[in-house]
Amino acid sequence: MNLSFYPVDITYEVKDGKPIIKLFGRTTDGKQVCVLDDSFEPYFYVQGTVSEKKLESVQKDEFKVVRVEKCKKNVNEKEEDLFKVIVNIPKGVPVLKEIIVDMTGVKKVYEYDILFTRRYLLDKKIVPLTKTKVVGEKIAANCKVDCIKAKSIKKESDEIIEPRIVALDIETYNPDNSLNAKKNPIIILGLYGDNFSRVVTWKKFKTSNKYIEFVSSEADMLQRFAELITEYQPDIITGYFTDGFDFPYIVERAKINKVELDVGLDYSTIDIRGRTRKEASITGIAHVDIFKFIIRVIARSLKTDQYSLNAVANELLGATKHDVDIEHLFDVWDKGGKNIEQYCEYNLQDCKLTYDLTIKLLPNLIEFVRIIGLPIFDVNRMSFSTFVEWYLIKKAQEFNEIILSKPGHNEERERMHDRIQGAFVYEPKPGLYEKIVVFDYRSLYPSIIASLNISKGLVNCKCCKKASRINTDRGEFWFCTKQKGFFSEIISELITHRAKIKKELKQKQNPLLAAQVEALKVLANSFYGYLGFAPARWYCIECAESTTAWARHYIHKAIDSAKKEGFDVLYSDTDSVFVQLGKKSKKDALDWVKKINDDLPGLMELEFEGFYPAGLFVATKASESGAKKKYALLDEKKHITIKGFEAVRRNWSIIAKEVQQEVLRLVLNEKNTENAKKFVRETIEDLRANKIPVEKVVIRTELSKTVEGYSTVSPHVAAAKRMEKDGKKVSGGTIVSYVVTKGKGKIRDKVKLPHEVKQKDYDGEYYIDHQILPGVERIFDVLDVHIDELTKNTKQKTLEHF
DNA sequence: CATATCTGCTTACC
DNA sequence: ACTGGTAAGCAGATACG
Repeated sequence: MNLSFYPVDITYEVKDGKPIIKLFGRTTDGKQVCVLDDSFEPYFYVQGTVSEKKLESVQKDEFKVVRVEKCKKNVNEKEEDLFKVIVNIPKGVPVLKEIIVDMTGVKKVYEYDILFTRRYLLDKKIVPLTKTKVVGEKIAANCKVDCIKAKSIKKESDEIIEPRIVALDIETYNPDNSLNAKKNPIIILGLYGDNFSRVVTWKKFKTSNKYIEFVSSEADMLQRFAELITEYQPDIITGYFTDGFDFPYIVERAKINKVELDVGLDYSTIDIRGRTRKEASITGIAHVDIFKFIIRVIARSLKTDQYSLNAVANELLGATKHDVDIEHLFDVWDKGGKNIEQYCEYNLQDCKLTYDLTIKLLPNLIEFVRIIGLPIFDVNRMSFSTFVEWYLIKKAQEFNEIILSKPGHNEERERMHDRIQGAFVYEPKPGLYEKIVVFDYRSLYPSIIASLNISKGLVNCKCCKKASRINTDRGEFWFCTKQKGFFSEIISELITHRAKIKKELKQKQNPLLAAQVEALKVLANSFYGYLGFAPARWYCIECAESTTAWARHYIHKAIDSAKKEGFDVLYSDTDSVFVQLGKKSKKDALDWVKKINDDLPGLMELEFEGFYPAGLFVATKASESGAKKKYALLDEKKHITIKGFEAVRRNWSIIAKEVQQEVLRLVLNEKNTENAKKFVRETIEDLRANKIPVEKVVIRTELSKTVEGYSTVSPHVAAAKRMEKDGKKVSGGTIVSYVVTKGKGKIRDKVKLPHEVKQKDYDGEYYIDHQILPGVERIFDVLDVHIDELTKNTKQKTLEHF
C-alpha cells in the first residue's frame, strides 16, 4: 500500500538482533499511524591505516561489526580516506568504537555519538511534521494505531501538518508550600484543545460548568487523564514547565496510586529522564514544554523580564491568568464546596493560555524543525548553540564533511580559559544633540564570516599568500582562498536565503514566512558565539578572534571615513555609527554610505538605520567621561528609544524609572528643562511625605544562586533571607522583591519584604538619594542644571542648609 | 577612623 | 541552565594614610 503521512515522533526497538525504526505520525486523511523501517543500520567512521578484515572481526558481547566500507570524506575540510564501519545494533557503536580506537594504525574515530534515530532522519532526509511518502504493508503489532512496515520511505513535499494539540495543567494540594509529590496529591487536572475543555477533580460541588468532570479519587483522576489523552489523539501535548513540574508530578502520583498511565501509542507510560533537568516524553506524541522554547529562544525578543505564564501570556497574547489566591487552594479544598469552582476555572484558563501560546509560537518552532530536521520534541529543548551545531551536522552530509567529535572533558576545560577580544565601543561626548543619523552594518558578524571565508579548516593555509590578513592578540590570521569554507559557506547560504524570503515577505505578509525570517536571523546570529563556545564540535578560537578583529577593522573604517567626510561622529557600538548631520543633509549621509559600501567585500553592507531629530548622551557616574551603552533618541514620530538607562533596568524601583523616563521625555521631546526640574522636585517631596505607594518603591533583583553561595550580603540577599524565614523557597533564578525602610545601619539591615511594610515605613530619603537623584543627575548635568536646584527649595533641605 | 579603591554582583547593549 | 565580549553602577569589603 501507498500512504502519505507527517511524522511526529521517532523511536526504535531492537528485535531479533536488528534495529527497527518506528515513526509515529498522522496520515493525510487524519489517522494516526506507526511506520516501521528495519532497513537502516548504525555506523561510524574510522581514520587510519588498518586492514578491513581486522575491523570486520571486531565484536563484544552481542555487538559486532557487520561490514566495513571504504569511503572518501572531508575531515576538517581536507579529503581523506576513511572506513565506514557498520554495526549490528545502535548500542554497539560506542562499545565497538572504544575497541577500535585502541587498535594499531587507527588514528581517529568519528560520528560515534550521533543518536540512531537522529541519524536515521538526517541520512534519509526525512523532516518531522513534513509530508512523507511510504510504500509498505500493514502488519499486526502491539500498538494503539495501525502499523505499516515500510519498503520505502522518503520525503514527499514541504507541506506541513496542522497538528492536533492539547494543553495540560495541574493544581496540587499544597498546605506546606513545598510542592512535594510524595506527600501531596494532585487535586485538579485540566486539558484544553481544539473545541475541547475538560477539568477533572475529585471533590464534588454544585456547578453548571459543563467542562468540569467529577471522579471519586486522585487515582481515578489520573486514570481519566490517560483515557482523555487516548480519546483526543493529540499529536502534541503542550504545557508550561511540564518537563520540570506537571509530568514528573503526575508520574510520581501515578506510582503512589498504582495507576498505569499507558498513554504512549505503544502502550508505554510517560518517561521522565534526568534529575536536575528533567524531560518528559511519551512515545508517539510530541511533548512540547513551551516554557523551554520561550526561555531559550524567544526570551530575548520579549520586553518582559519575567517568564511566568502570566507575564508571557500578557505580552504575547494580551491575556492574563484568572486572579485567585492559589496559595490557599489547600484550605478551600479542605473545606470543600462551591469555592473550589474558581480554581477549576483558573486551571482551565491556564490550559487555554498555554494552548494559545503554543499556537502562536508553533510557526517559529516548526521553522526550526524544518531547518534542523529533528523532531519537535528535540528542537523544543534546544538552545542557540545546539541549533547551530545540528544545522552544521545536517549540512555536513551535503558537504561530505565528517561531523567533528565533541571535545573531551579536559579539552573543554582548557577551552574555557580561551578569551577573545570583543567589539569596539566609541566613547560619546555627553550632550544633547540634534539631527542624528544612525547607520549599522547588517548582520555584521555573519557577513564577516561569510565574506572573509572564515572556517575552521582554512585557518592560515600554506598555499595562500594573497589572502587578506588580520592582526589579533593571538597573531595574524588568514583563510584559504582556494576553496569555499564549510562554515562560511553555510552561513553565506543562510544570509542569502533569508534575504530572499524577506523580500517575499515584503510583497505579502505571511506568518509562516515571518517565522522563517526570524528563525534564520536567530540562527545566523548564533554562529559567531558558537565558534567560541567550549563544548562546540566546530570550536575555532582563531575564527572567533578573526571575526571580531575584522569587525573592529570595519567599524573603525566607517568612523574614520565619516569624520573625514565632515560628519561629527557621536557614538558607535560594535556595528553601528551615530553621526550628527550638522550643516549636512540626509542625502549627504546616504551618499557617504554608498561610497563605503562600494569598498566592502562580499555580503557586507552598511545600512541606514534611522534619523533622529534629537538624542542625549550622558557622563558616567564615576568620571567626566561619556557613558557607553547608555543613550536616548527621539525619532520623528516623537517616540523615544531608551538604551542602558536605569529606566530600562529591572533592578530599579518603578518610581525611579518613571521619573527618569519622564525627564527624558520633557528634555528630548518638549525641550522643557523647567518642567523637568519641577517634576523631579514634586516627586522628591512626595517621597519625603511617603505619598508614593509602596508598589512603586519595590526593588526587584534576581538571585543568581542560593543564599549560602553569596560571599557578601547585599540588600537582595538580605531580602532572600527574610523570604526563607517566611518558609518560601528561594534559589538561583528567584526574583526577590524588597523595600528599604527607615532605620539605622547598612541598607541590608533596613530591607523588608513588600508585604511587611506600610506606606509610611519606607525610607523616602533613601529613595531620593539612591534611586531618584542618581537616575536624573547625569541628565541634568548635560543641561547645566546643578543637583542642588532639584533638592534645594524643597522645604526640608532648605531649612537644613541655612 | 574616614576615604579611596577593589570586589562581587546584576543587568544592560550589541 | 550550556553562544560571545563590553560596559555601567550599586553595596559591601578592604586597603590606606
